[in-house]
Amino acid sequence: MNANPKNTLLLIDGHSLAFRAFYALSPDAFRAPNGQHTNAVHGFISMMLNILGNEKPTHLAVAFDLSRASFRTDEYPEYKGTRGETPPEFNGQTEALEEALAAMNITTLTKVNYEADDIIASLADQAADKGFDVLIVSGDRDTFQLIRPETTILYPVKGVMNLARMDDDAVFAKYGIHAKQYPDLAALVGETSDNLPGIPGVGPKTAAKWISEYGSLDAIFAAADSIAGKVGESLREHKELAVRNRRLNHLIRDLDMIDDFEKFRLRGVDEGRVRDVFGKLAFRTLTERVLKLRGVASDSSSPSTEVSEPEVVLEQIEVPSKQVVDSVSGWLKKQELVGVAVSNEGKFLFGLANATERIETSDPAVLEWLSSDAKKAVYNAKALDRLLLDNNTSVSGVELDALLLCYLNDPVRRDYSLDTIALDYLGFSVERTEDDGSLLSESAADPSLDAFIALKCGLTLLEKVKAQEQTTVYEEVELPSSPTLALMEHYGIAIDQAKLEALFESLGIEVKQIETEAFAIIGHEINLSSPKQLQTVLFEELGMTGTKQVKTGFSTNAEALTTLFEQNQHPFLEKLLSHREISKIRQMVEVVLKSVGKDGRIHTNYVQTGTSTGRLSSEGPNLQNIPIKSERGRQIRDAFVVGAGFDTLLSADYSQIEMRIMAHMSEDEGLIEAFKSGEDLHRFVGSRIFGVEPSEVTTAMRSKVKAMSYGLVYGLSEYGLAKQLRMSNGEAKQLMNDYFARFGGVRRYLATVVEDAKLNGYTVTTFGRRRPFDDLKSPIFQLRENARRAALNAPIQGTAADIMKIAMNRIGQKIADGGFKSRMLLQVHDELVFEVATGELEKLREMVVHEMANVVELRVPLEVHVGIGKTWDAADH
DNA sequence: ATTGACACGTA
DNA sequence: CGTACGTGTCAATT
Repeated sequence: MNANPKNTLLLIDGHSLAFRAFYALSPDAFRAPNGQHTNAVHGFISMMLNILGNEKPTHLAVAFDLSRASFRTDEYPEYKGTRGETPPEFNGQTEALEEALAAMNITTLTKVNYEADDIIASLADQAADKGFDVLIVSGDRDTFQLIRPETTILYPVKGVMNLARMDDDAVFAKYGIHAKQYPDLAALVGETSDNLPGIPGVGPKTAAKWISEYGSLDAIFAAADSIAGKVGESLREHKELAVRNRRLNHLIRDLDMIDDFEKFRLRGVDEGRVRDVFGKLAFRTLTERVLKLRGVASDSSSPSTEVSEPEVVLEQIEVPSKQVVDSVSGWLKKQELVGVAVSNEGKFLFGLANATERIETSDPAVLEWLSSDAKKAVYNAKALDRLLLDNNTSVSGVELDALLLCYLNDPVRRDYSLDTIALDYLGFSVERTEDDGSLLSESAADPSLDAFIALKCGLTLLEKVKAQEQTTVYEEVELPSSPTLALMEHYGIAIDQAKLEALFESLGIEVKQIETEAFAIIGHEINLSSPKQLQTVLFEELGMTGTKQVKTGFSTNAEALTTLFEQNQHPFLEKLLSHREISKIRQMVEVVLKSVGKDGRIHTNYVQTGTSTGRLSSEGPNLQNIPIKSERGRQIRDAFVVGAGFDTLLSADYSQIEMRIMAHMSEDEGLIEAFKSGEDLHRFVGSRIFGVEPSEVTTAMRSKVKAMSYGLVYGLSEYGLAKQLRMSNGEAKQLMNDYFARFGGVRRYLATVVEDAKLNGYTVTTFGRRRPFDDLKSPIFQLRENARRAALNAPIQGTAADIMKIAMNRIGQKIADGGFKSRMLLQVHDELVFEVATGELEKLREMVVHEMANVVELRVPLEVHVGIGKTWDAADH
């Protein structure tokens, strides 16, 4: 019929888009010479031009509501009643917008008593019937009912950054129902932004379930009596709400608006008129964009039909001279960085021209700026850097990281999300959903806002960190750790997948076998990994008496099971214990396997704010708890291998770093001597305590001493020590007394730590890292004791963490500067794992040991052990 | 679907 | 009744 490409009609809900633009851009940043605010107009036009550039429609019309009143408010006066007053800055912008649209030869439509959505509904259907493809830009989900093969809704997902293409498949993916069923769902759920309450207790999930089960709202009503439970009751009781909602959200599709769609065809603009109107509004860059994109009508000079993507030019950033630092925030979409946002202290001057621009990271100017030393503020530098590294670039020059500053300020808080920080430290309540997501909250991703908040928070928190004398930890430890860690995550570690798969397979067979044997013993099948079912079998059916009480009854943990087995030798316990061990390992193998990336390597995420002491944590997967102690578990480590192109793995770990820090901080002469003597620590300490020669310290003595020494670092009590060593309380007390008699400095130090913490309200590491404690004076014994033990441990564990981070940063620097091809891959608290390039083994080993051992000068030497091997297991030996 | 309890791996 | 974590399962919550 028509060989030309199909005609595409773009229909825009004018107020919807204008309001989004209004809230996306600061009104103060956009004013006409006459004082009129123009942010909504500017944003609207900019967004519209983007859509025109991307979608290349042939026809366009913009529909506006005439007023708030319509046939819907006649029927239900409260309709949209929750909408507040129009902000004064918005006044006059609709008129200005209509004038600007007119200058661009764009048709605007209104109809008394109807809303813009009704106009759009009618035009969309009529155009689609005539063979048009139709695109509708609207923030009102009611328009989803207009979707058909020819008609797609462009729904602003967040801020104004992103339009989701909603077709029937997209609606189904999001809500689990078809587009034409959407009004039924909305009727049930309600729409708070329209002041239309739904059926109480019914959310999108329930509504979707009903709709897919019964087909329609009417069918649901017909079946209402058979719907059980509280929601069924609620449905029967509040049915009328849904009936009313459905009537109101039905869009009118048969308004007679137009006879000839050719009126909407996009043609060139009248350059003079555009310059005139845009000049009044003080739009400079927009004028050029319009003329370039739309072309100029043939009756004016210099016609042009060229259509090009909007340009992004760094120079367009308006940077006030007083500006200290720009803030940058990555814009994530489907795990890929598609843009960055820039802000300065005053405003969301982002996107280089304005908030509606999309900045492609392939833009060389942006990339250059990111990797330059230009000062930047961010939230979570490591995440941004990792993302950029994964895309072959990087970020540099970060001076403020709001996340890290917040962490140093309050390392025990559990929510570090940007919005929460903003609320806590700035009093900003960040509102990210424009039309109240009563159906489903949209995932928020407005980088301009993030960048702005990050900078504000960063500046505020930096002052706090300075006041706390944590500047050194911030600048010398945490901030430099971000790029180091980002690089390690980016590299990942190679995995022998075949080996793991085989292991998984054989462990599965073993588990099955043990299960069968266990079931045979007790005569029936149970879920061996259900503590509850185990309690029934052990403590009821088999009549055992548990040793340890937990909230749900007797504990079934390994320790309790072992004790029980010693008592009664029941064969089921044996089976149970080996089932536990093997199924746990199997489960870990599965986790590791599932997290292998496309490159055959595992890229963990190190959480820099993961602990209250300053250590890192690792997730996705956790590579800091890969088994090493049991022979079986070690097989997992054997599947962590050196990658292609490298010679070997190298593992370097601090030997007894926490005890050494204890010796340093306590200044205990005996302990210091122990480390200086070169003698085995526990043997040395044992000889002092038991009054024998080091060579005469037995294995039993040594292990007691070892437990004691490590226990002290964790705030061990004599009761705990007795339990650990399975001795009487009296013996434990004697052991502790003997210990402190010889190493009195340790007791003195530990007492001081708690006293200082009580006095100051926080503990502090040698590098100044603080951890607050406020339960040390609690009247509740349990709380007080917990705090006391944690306070005892915090400076020691924290100092060790600081030392390790500094070592990593220096090593990372040496690798970068010193021409190493070898790479640092993993950190496990006191261990670093490297992938060694050909010919670099000795040089790397020497450098790593030197850097690790010389982070600080303590009263005792820092000893570093190194292992080499093709696998992590081999390197650990 | 989310939450708490339990269990267990590491330093 | 020793510190610091992450992650799986089950079972009970909406």
